[in-house]
Parts: sequence; structure tokens; C-alpha cells
Amino acid sequence: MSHNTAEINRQLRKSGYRVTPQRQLILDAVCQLGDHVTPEAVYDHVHRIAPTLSRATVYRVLHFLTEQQILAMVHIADGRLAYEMAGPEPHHHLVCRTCDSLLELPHSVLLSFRRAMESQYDFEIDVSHVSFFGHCTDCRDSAGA
Amino acid sequence: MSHNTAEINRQLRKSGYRVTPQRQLILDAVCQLGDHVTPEAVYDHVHRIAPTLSRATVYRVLHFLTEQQILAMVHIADGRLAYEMAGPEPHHHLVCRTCDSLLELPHSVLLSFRRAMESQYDFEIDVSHVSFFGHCTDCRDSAGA
DNA sequence: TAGTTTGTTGTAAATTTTTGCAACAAGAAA
DNA sequence: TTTCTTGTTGCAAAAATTTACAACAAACTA
Repeated sequence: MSHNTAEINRQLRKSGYRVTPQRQLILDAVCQLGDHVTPEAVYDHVHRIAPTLSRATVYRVLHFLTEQQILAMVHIADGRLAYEMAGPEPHHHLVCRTCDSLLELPHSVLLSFRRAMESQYDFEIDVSHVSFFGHCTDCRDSAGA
Repeated sequence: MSHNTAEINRQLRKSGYRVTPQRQLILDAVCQLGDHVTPEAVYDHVHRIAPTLSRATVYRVLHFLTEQQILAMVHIADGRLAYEMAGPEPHHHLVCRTCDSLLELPHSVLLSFRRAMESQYDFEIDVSHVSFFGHCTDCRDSAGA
């Protein structure tokens, strides 16, 4: 996936934030590495290009870009975090607690749920990404639960 | 909230696991400390009673009891984890990404969604606890997003 | 282009969470 | 009650994540 750099930079500057080489590298990395990219994967990637870029910055920038809704935070197995571009056509995950597998869920299934939450609780669910945890077919069969 | 110790112990032993003083202390602690209890809070609590009980054990036991569905894992702000009893009447959270507030959601709103996921994807969502992330009324107003 | 403000970064240390491994102990069996 | 098996724990080290703070540099202004 690619992103509109100019547009994003403009948005950041308009809000009083700065566009730094580090932020651009990290954003590019997430973009290139695809869905559910871990902080460690981002670090490995950008560190090759910019060896002085620190881990602390990776964590800070991922957090920051998520706040800016440029990235989306993805809950993967065991409460671990990953990130991906907050694209125009989001997808979601069913995460198996037993085997850690991820099942992708089309965006449409969430839209009505989101509307319901909005009207009933005046809370705007961030549908750039949602994860549900549970147990997949295989693991339920073998567990005999 | 209190829990049925005898029943839980029986369940564990039946599965080939052991009932240890550490596990009992940790379970009691979560029980007493209420909803969304952090690992640190559990450690502080049990450490007073059993000073040799290690942090590693707290993390391992919380993870273990969640696998056994005796506890439920709660996603709170920023991808942090907390735990609570996987009680008979679960509740859920709307977590504001801006102010970290938690809004409680009654169990009923999730039941139909769960049924849908089960029939469409053969995935059994763990409804002992679900968190949705987004933005609450106040934060949307002030952000002007 | 030079000057100024203040948001950002790197470093290092603190914190939090996970993991390997040897010693321990729960629970089953005799 | 003693023995035996093997699931669990504590310790210590590793790994992951966050934070404080001084130096740096993006971007606005003149």
C-alpha cells in the first residue's frame, strides 16, 4: 500500500506538529511491511536505512501516528500490539486465543454495529481496526470445550 | 465478587493442572480488586501476603487462568492489559483513545453480534470481555475532528 | 537567509513483561 | 504414608516498552 505523503504532511503541520525524516521513514516502513506490523519489524526495517534511529523513537512515532489516525493499532495475540495504515477500506480480525491465528473480517460487518453504538452511547468506535478474541473452528474441535 | 473455589480447583485438576497456593492467592487478588486489575496491582497485593511470590509467576498465572477461561483479559488504554473474573454476567468496554476513559457496555448488545460471527465464520467470540476503541463524546467535541 | 520558538530525537536508565532452567511440590498411585 | 511423575515456581537474565532530559532541528517570522 502507498500513502499520500503530501496530504499527511500538510495535516501534521496544520496541527502544529513537525514532519521529520524519522516519522517519514517509519510511516514508509509500516506502509511497505503491510498489515499488522510489529514495532520490532519497523525498527529492523528503518534501522537498516537510518542506523541512528532509536527504538524509543519507533515506539513514540507509532503511538503518535496512531493518535493522528494515520496508523491504526491492531491487537494481535496475547495483547501484543501491531500497526497498519489506517486505510480507506479497513479490515478486522478474529484472533484465536489458542493458536494465535488471525481471521480477517470485512469492514461491512462492523458498520451497523458502529452506528448502533453511536446512537445509543454517543461513542464513536474507531473502525479503522477492531479485533475480536475467541476460538477458531480447529481449536474448539481439539479442545473439546 | 467471590468465586467458587472448589469448583475451579476441580476443573483445573480434571484438566491435569495443579492447584497451588500461588494460583489461589492470585485468583483471590483479582477477585477482590475488582474490574480491570493490572498485573502490577495483583503483584502488589499478593506480595504483601507472600513476599517470595515472584512477578514472573503473576504474569504466568494471569495468562494461564485466562486460557482456562477463569479470568478474562481486558484491553484497556494503549494496548495495556488488565484482568477480571470471567463472571456469569460479563460487561464490555468502550475505551476512549484520547482520554483513556472506560464506558461500560451491557452484555446484551454483544450477543447477537456473537451469534452472527458464529454462523458466518464458525468463530466463537470470547464474550467474557470485549473492548472497543474510539472516541467519547467529550473528546470528539474538543478535538473538532 | 538568519533568528527564534518549541516540537522531536537519541541516550541512558527505569519499568514492564517474557523466558530458560534447576529446584520444588501437587497429586496420583502403591 | 511413601514414592514417583511432571506441572510449577523462583531466580536471574533477556527482551520489550516507556520516560527524563539535554541537544537538536523543523518551520515560522523578519
